[in-house]
Amino acid sequence: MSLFQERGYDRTTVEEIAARAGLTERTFFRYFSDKREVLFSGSKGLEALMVSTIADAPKAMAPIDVVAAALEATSPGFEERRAHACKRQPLIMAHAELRERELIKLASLASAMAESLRGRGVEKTVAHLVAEAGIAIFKSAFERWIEDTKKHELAHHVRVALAELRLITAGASAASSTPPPTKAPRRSRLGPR
Amino acid sequence: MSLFQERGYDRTTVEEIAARAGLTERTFFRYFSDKREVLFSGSKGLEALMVSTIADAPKAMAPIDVVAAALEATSPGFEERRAHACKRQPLIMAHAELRERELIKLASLASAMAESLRGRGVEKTVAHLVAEAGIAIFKSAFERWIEDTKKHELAHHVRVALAELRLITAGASAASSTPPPTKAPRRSRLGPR
DNA sequence: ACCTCCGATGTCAGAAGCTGACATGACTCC
DNA sequence: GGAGTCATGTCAGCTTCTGACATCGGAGGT
Repeated sequence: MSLFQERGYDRTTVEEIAARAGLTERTFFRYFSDKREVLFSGSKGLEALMVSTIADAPKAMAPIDVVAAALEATSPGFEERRAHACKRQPLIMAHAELRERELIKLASLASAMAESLRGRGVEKTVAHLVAEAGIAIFKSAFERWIEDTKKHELAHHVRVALAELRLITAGASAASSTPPPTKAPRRSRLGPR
Repeated sequence: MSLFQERGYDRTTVEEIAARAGLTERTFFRYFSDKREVLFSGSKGLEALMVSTIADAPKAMAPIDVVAAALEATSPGFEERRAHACKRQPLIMAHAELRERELIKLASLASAMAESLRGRGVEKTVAHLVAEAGIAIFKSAFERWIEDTKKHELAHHVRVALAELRLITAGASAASSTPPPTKAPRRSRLGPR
């Protein structure tokens, strides 16, 4: 991370990273399959946490709420590493190859969540759709968390994003003119001006 | 594509691709920034079509329906190239680097759609969330379209996936016990067994 | 104390992806 | 006919990543 911040991601060679760690380039590649992977080692733990949170959720809970709970469960972990996340994020956003890696990690997360949902008896296509919706919520929430000067927890932003998604999809064919949800996000204007 | 099917993606070098086209490796890289990019040249046109469909949608239409309409608008184009898509898809699924590229193309699509929605006056966070939801719908629909032995159009699967998403998010806090949507997908079991 | 095995690391050579600099050749426009 | 432009070729070189083999040091058995 320090090297990346000194010289930028693409002006840092794997050899330099390895040297800074007192190792050889070859050894680096034994620990990380990729140069990119060095920035994503935490994703396995995240996935495990979310999968087990889903598996352990109350039986009666609706799938979308189960996924939201799993997202909220990651909140403390992110809170601990807010400083690190704030350094990491601009780096990733600035480099397409890193964004690609991030996206495939999220896709893998979605698959794992879908699988865990299926273990609860959720039908396959539904499970995948719910998981993808969860990722959409996560992206939205995470972005706001990073930029949040008021330092609300990630979990808060997850709740806001879920409420927003519910408003968005609460269209004509599913439910008509129902009262707005409790704790709706402040900005709730959905249509054209 | 023929080379990839003969020898597999990673056993095909850029030099070979260029030679098959009667060109040089260097020239290949002048047309495609990447080896991967050669499989994704169509994505720009797709993006343009969806953006303009969104921009031209009726003013009163809800954002989620606008996005769904944009997805449906791509249906004829995919229908024309079903054969090509069926060769391309397993190739992409089998190679992580290609999946990554596909995901970033979808993310770019989402950004473009969000931007186009903002042009209609949709609030920023909502626009992004709707666009991401649209991508989730697209992924679900596309997967089913590829595997669909009955050869329904992509547009049909888009409608099914949207209906499914509406059922999924129609939870306690947004709408309670509303009648099911018309044309609901056959499998509508959402909760645990 | 000694040996053996194993895991972590180093060394080396090399393939493939990708880039910058410059050359060539054809075609257009004056 | 000359100048400029555009597509392509040529070449050298860097970086990422891999396979094969060597080395070293520690753990455990005798």
